[in-house]
Amino acid sequence: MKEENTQQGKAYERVITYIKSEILKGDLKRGEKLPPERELAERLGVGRNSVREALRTLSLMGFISSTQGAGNFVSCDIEKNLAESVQMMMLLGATDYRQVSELRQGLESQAVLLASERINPAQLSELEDIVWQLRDEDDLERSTILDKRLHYLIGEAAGNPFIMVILRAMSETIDDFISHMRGQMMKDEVYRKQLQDSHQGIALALQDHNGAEAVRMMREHFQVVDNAMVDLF
Amino acid sequence: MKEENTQQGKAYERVITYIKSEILKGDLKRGEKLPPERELAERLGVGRNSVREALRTLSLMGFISSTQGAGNFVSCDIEKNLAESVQMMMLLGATDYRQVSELRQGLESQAVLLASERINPAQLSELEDIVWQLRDEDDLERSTILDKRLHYLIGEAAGNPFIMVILRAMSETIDDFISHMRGQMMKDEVYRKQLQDSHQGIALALQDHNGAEAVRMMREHFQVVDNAMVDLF
DNA sequence: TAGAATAATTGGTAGGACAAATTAAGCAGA
DNA sequence: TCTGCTTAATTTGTCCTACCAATTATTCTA
Repeated sequence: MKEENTQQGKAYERVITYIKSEILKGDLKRGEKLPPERELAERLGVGRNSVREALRTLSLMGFISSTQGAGNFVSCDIEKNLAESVQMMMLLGATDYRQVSELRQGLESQAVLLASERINPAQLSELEDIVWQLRDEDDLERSTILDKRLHYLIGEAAGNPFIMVILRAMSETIDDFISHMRGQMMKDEVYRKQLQDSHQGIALALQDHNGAEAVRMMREHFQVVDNAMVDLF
Repeated sequence: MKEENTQQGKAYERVITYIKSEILKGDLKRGEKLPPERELAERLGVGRNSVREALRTLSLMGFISSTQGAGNFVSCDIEKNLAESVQMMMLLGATDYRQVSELRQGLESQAVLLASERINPAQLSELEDIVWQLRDEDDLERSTILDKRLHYLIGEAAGNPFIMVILRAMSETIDDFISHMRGQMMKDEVYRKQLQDSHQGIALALQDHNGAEAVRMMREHFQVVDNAMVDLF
């Protein structure tokens, strides 16, 4: 009989709390190896099963990575987890296109504002190049790649990985939808022109390091997309 | 010997994929009960251990909820998961105050912009009341509550749960830090005055449904906080 | 000494056994 | 027939043992 099994709460929750506190205290840093599952189980007075359930959770959330035969290691690959969350949130009907677009607008506006202060000549050069290519690119697939690269570049120039992570997570989720929508928009000369203009406007504003103007153009860019969304779907 | 054990990938990953696809296909909706663990194990040809590891992961990510004796049910409580992610991301040193502040600024600016179009009279009334109370409130704890309520109210008025979820997740994580910082700032008459002014500025802009001005005041608000951050810490 | 074979370590999986909580079924009394 | 309690069945929570699979450390051999 277990005399003190009912310490409090579920066993695997205790394990998760323990490991998280270890990381918090600094006893476990990124890349470091965790104790073997069997040792953790004995040390915490729980079964290996509970330890594994906890580790599996932490693993899928991106906090640790497991390699059979080697061990469990502290990592921080949070992006996949965020992408999963966003995806499921949309699939379960807890959100819709409008909400996603508004969130993206907030993040991308902030990104372009930060980028206007921090973008370097090399990035500016590439940005200009992309806008130039986008103007003459007729192939849908390649223009989609260029478009993604443009937004990605702005995120990079913003110098905030945190914002980037969320944007990428959202992007991964709705990429199929976005690319399909891009295809529809590119068929329409008016929309295409508007997209090109807003892209160029953003690039120019960044060249001038004019944050307010860059934000204004970014919001105009989203306005175009949102209008097309209502119009085409 | 297992003839077909090596179907592909880890067993628990197969289980996760299966359940997620069931939800995606619509065969499993919110609130519905999942098959018992033993049945799932038999149906998928894996051990109950693997099923449990998968369920535990989905549980902590907020996709399902488990009740001993009853069963596992589909849910969509994504907020806890986001909060965990944000928290661990900060703890693992993958981000810092500046990044968090910039993200918050982007989200809150977007929120206040949306709120300026959607806020209703009742919310405006409460907002005015909060700003009024904040001006005369000397007790740190109560002023902290009021401050949180103010930002929460703006998020509500914005009408975008998605943005709210992320803001709340961040708020939960850094609340201790924030409140401590607030305490320091409130001791300084200059900072206190600046906070009050920016709060009032936001409220006035929202009353006028002036989005641009609201965003401007929100950014000024963050400017004050960021300056204090550099100054006091 | 270098390379290969071997052993030890460690995560991955399966299955059994029992406890604890919930739910369903059955039963007694009015 | 209906109500309320007791009992049984169901289901998650936990631990254990055993074994496979992959990696790493060790030893042996040429």
